[in-house]
Amino acid sequence: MAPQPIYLTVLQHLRKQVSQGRLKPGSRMPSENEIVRQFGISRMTANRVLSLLAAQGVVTRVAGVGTFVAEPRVHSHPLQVRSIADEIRARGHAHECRVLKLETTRAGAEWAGRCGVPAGARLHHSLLLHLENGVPLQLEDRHVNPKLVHDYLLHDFTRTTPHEVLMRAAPIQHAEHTVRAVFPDAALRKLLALGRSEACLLVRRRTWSDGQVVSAADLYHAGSRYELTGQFS
Amino acid sequence: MAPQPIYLTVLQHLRKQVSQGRLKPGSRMPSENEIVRQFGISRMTANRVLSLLAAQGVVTRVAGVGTFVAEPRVHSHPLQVRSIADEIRARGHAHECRVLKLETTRAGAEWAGRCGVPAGARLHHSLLLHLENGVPLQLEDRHVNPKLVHDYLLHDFTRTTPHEVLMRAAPIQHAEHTVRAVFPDAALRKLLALGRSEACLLVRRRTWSDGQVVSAADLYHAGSRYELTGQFS
DNA sequence: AAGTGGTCTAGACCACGAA
DNA sequence: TCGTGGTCTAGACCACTTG
Repeated sequence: MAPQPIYLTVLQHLRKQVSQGRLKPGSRMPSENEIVRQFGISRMTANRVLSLLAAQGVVTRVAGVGTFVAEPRVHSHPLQVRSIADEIRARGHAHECRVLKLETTRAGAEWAGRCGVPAGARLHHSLLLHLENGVPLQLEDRHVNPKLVHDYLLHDFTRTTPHEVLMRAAPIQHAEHTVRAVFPDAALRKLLALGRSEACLLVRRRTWSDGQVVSAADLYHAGSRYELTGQFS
Repeated sequence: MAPQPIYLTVLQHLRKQVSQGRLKPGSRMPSENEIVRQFGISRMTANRVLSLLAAQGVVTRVAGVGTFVAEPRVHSHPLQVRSIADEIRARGHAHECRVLKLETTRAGAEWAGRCGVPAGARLHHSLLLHLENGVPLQLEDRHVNPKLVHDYLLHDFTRTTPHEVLMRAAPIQHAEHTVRAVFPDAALRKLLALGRSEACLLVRRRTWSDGQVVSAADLYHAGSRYELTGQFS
């Protein structure tokens, strides 16, 4: 079934207890020795689980006292998880989506790493081009973990957005973004209708649900037509 | 002296090797067994050291192959007002700053608008190049409102950072960022030592204190060596 | 005194990649 | 085949806090 390390199994089990509210902030986590007895593992492995949870900010550990569920962290969201379609419609412009690819693939090394699945595992893959008033704005290259969203490919993405589909299937609890400037290759330049001297803004987004990566996406934007903004006080 | 755990001693030793450039990006780290022999510790402890370095992004581990020094890549939070020097030093790398320009100018239309002063008003102007371990990372083109920070130009920016100067003079209460990808011109390409097919990540930042714009800055980064990251839950 | 987390050891088996 | 990292065990000693 799931040939995964013991410590991961235990870790996900405890994470779920916390995320589902059965273990509330400030309450006591099972101690290392309790985990040893409960799961029949060695103390080193139990220690690994709790130390990892501490490193992830899920729990707080106090030597001589115990391990406790951390208070939910205050988050100022630098980059909101918002679909490009919403942004376009919020501007009162017309959004259009062209489906370039829709398939199930085997994960190569890179996408396997980003999606947290073994190389060779199946991944749903969609390649969508979003247009604002008929002008290409974003190329969305997305991989989705089929174990979490099995029917991902069955949707009509000209009418709904991946964002909506994912939110229904697996509520996003955590997101990670990295933003970089890249030099477009010929194919990308053509798809996004880029000028000769135009760079490309790449937003890489990963979203998690219950500690597992739901989806990883590369969002390419025309440098001259798209920018991220943020306020902070 | 310093009764600290063995793994910390070894970890700091290896970190220093990396930050001082004796172990360069892409080069091979000592394997777990080599560390075992070199420091006379158990393999579990050696594994802990390298795993921690991997979690910190200092190295990359590949099962069956080895452990390698990670490519330097600065991670930063888009909305956080943090000086590039702090980011570099937080990674344990050497920060160096070259002062390219330091002057008082008359505000043109663009900078006047961004700084909220009438066109033709005086503005302090600095052009600084920040280097990480000797490699250009950020070109900082900054204008400062002299009414709020009159002595801005009198500082030695090879020893202190504009961020520190501004924070002392006028505590930042609000910030605005916009992020975009731009195509570098020849001058910028030379200053940042950009490759032929390398884009540029431009962060435009404005900071306010008491409702007035303190400073407006254009921060240009090498696309291959800099990225913004953000997390939120 | 009992329980907690922090650290460390000396083994072990495995999958993987390179030679 | 050999070295690599990934994982796991069954002990151990310590400093610390709580009762």
